[in-house]
Amino acid sequence: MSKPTPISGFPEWTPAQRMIEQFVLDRIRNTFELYGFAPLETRSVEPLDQLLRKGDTAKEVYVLRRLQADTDGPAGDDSLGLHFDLTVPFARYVLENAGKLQFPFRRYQIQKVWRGERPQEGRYREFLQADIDIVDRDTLPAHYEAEMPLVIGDALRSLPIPAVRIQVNNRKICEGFYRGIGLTDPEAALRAVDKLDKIGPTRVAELLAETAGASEAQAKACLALAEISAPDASFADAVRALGVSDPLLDEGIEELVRVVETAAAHSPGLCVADLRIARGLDYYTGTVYETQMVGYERFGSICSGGRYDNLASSGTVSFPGVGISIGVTRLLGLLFGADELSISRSVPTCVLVAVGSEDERPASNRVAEALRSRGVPTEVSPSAAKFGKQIRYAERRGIPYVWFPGAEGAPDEVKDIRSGEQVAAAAGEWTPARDDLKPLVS
RNA sequence: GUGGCUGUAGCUCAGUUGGCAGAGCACCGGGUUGUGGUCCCGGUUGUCGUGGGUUCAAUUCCCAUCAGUCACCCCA
Repeated sequence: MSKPTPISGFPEWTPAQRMIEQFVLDRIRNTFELYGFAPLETRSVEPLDQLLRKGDTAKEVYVLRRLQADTDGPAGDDSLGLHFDLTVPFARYVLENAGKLQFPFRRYQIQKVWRGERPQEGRYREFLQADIDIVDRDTLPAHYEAEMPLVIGDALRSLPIPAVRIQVNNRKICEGFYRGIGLTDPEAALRAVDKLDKIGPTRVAELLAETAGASEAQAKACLALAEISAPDASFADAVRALGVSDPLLDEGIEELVRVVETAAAHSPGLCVADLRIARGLDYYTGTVYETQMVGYERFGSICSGGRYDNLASSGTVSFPGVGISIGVTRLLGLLFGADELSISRSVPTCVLVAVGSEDERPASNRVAEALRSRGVPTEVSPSAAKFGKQIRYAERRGIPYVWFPGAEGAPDEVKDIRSGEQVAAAAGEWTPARDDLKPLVS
């Protein structure tokens, strides 16, 4: 039997890393619930035609197939694929359950998703997303577009990670502007402009000419728009100064002003209007978000989303929504790689109860039981080795306390192995320092 | 999916113009008749990513494959 090897793009963390991940998920979930989002989990698979309904994500989708499936039999319409985000399944769920839901409906969803892309650092084929969305029936008030960044700002600020900056744009601004200057292929123009950071204005101008059929003057105007960035409503003046007029453009400006001003009022410095942000997914129709960590811009976006008006609709009813999603696995992978996240111990254990001899193990077990009953994570030493070795067992794992049951009626003692301080203690009363009860993530 | 770079001990890396596989750290044992961390002494790390090929002989050369990473594509 040969040694098992990793599978490309399917990361597996160490227990210490998993504890960090669970810590992060707890904090995110807590923030989502603080804002009143209800929990939801959807199945891992969707009918293939649902998944492929939007965009050319086809090549990324993993298809589900039974090993013994009859390859000649009917497969077509009912074949299943693993979902590649949480928005499309959510839209499907809303349509399917509209009758049982109250609108506006706010939900969060933290689940694995799968994409068949070539992996590299911070990019995986199986990864966790933490997603919030709000959908309403027929119309969705614009103020929800301003609420999204506030939730995310609180969630990410509750984590021991670098500060974040949410970059916001509005598709209506781009599309209205492009229409206003006479460009016919706004999608192509968006894709070109999105590369501004990576390839610079000269190449973007060339790309605009090649792929979007832009004239020199049109390309110049697109670049001028894309270069606008401001932490407040002043971006609107800069856009108007470009002298393009279009009703959709005005609508977009109005909506983006509202997002930026709301963010500035509640959370100064969190959001910036950045008119180069485009987002790949084509179902976004209004506000779009991307999120960078300050000082770690090279990591790219760790959280993104936007408003979609047409994702969930059947017949005459439609459910416009807005959502945003934290790339938890990406975030962790990048920060692990940069050695920017650590935890104080590799196990949950707070106290190791020493065992004097195997005859005395029952006494140690009773101590552990008493501590656990009061919420102190406790394990009993694996063997009655020399105390030095038992202490080392704890030290290797970062367990802060070792408990020595008193022999022959003597009081028990507990030792903080970091300071070496050892004091008499009773298992029914002693409590560890607050910070020591659980592993500390930093 | 396309192309480039990389793969030797748990970790960081040497090395072999093809001839029995190394260092530091970590780990284990002892010095220390049971309270660790310092120090001293000793020990083990290993299908040299995997599978083929060439060769008397391959960790070394060749091919394939897997994994990691970078760029493209796309995106969390």
